[in-house]
Amino acid sequence: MTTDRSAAGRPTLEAVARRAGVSRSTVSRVINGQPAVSPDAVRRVREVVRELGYVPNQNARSLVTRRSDTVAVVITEPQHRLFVDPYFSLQQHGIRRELVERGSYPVLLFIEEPEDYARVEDFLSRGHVDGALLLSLRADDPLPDMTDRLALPAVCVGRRPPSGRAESDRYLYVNSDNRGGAREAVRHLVGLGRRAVATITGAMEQTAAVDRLRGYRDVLPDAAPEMVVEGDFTEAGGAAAMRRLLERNPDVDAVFVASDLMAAGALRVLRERGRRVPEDVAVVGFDDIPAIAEATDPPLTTVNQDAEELGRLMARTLLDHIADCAAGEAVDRTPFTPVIMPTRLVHRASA
Amino acid sequence: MTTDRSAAGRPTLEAVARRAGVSRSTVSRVINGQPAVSPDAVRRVREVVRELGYVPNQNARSLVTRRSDTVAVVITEPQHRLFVDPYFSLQQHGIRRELVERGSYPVLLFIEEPEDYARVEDFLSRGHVDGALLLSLRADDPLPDMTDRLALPAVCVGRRPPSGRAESDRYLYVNSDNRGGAREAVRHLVGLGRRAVATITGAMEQTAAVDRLRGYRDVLPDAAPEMVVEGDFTEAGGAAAMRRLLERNPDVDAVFVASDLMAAGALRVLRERGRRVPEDVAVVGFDDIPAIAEATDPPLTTVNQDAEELGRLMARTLLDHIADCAAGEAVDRTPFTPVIMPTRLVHRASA
DNA sequence: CTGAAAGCGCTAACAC
DNA sequence: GTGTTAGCGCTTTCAG
Repeated sequence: MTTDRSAAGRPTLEAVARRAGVSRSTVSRVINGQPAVSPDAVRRVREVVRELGYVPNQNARSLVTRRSDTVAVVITEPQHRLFVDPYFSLQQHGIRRELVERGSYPVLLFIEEPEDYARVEDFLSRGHVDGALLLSLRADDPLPDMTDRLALPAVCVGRRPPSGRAESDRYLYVNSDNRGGAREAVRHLVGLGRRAVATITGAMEQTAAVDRLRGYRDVLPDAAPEMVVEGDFTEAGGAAAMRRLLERNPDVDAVFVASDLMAAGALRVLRERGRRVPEDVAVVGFDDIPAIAEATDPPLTTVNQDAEELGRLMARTLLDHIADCAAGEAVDRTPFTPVIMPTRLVHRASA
Repeated sequence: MTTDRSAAGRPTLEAVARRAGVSRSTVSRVINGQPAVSPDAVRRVREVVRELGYVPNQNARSLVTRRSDTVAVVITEPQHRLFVDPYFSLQQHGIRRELVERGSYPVLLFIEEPEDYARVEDFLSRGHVDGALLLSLRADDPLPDMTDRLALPAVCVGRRPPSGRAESDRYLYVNSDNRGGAREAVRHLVGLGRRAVATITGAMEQTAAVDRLRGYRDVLPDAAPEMVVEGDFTEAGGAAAMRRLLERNPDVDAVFVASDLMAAGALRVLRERGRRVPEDVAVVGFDDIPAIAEATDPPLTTVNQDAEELGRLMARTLLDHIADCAAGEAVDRTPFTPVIMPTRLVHRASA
């Protein structure tokens, strides 16, 4: 008895070939859209494929091609708050679109508890995916070293976390120009003639917070220590930071807040304390999340980053990298070139 | 030249075997923890495995075993809900724990736009997964038919959506006892002596909403039409529904709200309108999400469902089903037995 | 207890 | 254009 269908019950290439009266190679060529096949054969094969409901076995295929056309999107999310954030959804959307357009499929892996690292490592090591996108890494996140160890192509968002590792070609990253954006924001404030420009930073274990503070310092290298207050990227944190700022420094007349959400909190406190914005205190945020920046009173002047484009860029970088790796040794000579997405200041009413 | 490492650069079974001075079969047995291997061989193999950093190629393995030890968790819902809705997180957590304990790995697939259905179908058909968990299905969701067509074992949450399909063994579902829970809630209200018991339903395209309304009708078959107001499972929707209810029916003295979130909205409106809870109007919710039910004023009496356990149950049901399918024909005789999780009323102050 | 041999379903040279 | 021939890396009878 010949094998028309695999043990799993699904028809095989072999079955299609026999039924269509051609060889397996021909069927394979048709399936993979290779050119050198007679129109007639193409038609016959297509017909049988439909008739039998043939679907290629991805495992068999991956075994020989060494590609799964699947990439992992690993999300390290200790703070659920990032997800309420439209910024994140946009980024996800960009990733997905780019991946799908280029024939890959994203698979989401979440890290919510410490044990999840081992699980993810296990999954990644099994060859299910061609590469990984590492999102919202924390400082000293073990993920980059993991993908490195597994020799799995990976791309991170955010600046390279501080780690002893030397430049590894496997470690690529894509980032918003946090430092440049912050610089522009602070320069704008200074350009407005403000003399006491403070800043509310994000949680300093995130590189984005560090970079934004750097941008502030680039413009104001001599800012007094009390002009820098650490927030935590939440609305309440922004409010608390603003209160502290006002206590220590009643004459502050401008503040660069490292996120829109915190800026909303800061604005609330300013209003409670009777300070007019922007007359008494000018405020600039970061992110340009429309739902927040357009809804505050007054509307927030803030630094825009194109989240969707950043997502696409990450995906594109990964896919290109995967292709490079597949191409061979070339990898070792690939220069390490992080991709930085530009930001731009969006003027509204708060500064 | 012998092949010590695959083209992808990773060592193969073959390499381990040679290095350890045994056959591939023996290595395979050790890797898979099969008993009939001499302690000595086990030790040697383990050593070489570690030394070479050997990791089995899952594709090769799946090709022969026909299992990937991976299951898809398909979520028809914007991604962010997963993080906002504690019920959802708990359920996810339950699914994950059960899956992992039994050696499988969950892979998340989101359906957020219409085109995603085709993508998911593509992914599912490629043999990446052994089965699928279908979450938050809408009425007439194409997903069940899809898994059916692909002959992919699947388990849904929620009652079987209305569909022409006859009992299919591939279509299993797990559900909370929405109807029973609603019944208990309404009975409680009636037992309190309330005469005008209304209900705010969920979005009626979700079967959970339908079933909860059924439970209400079981107890109050003759309730006037204006006592039933449709909500949408959001806080704002609950508030709006409560307002409508009060307009149409100023003398309402109790309301069963089909979700805690909506109940929070309803409570807010009641407060605004100066109605005391529970003195003037008694309120019972559904879900028992601590973050909501314990935080409302007054704390919410509500129907508890064990989301985590439901998640575990789904996973268990799917895994068992997959095993059945693998075992062979037995499948056709598997009786169709939906699993219903019991619910219980949690008494707090609102009723 | 262990090894040899036979594939799983597919792609990719390489001939014709 | 199309078929033939080798495997991809692993599991699994089946002999020993």
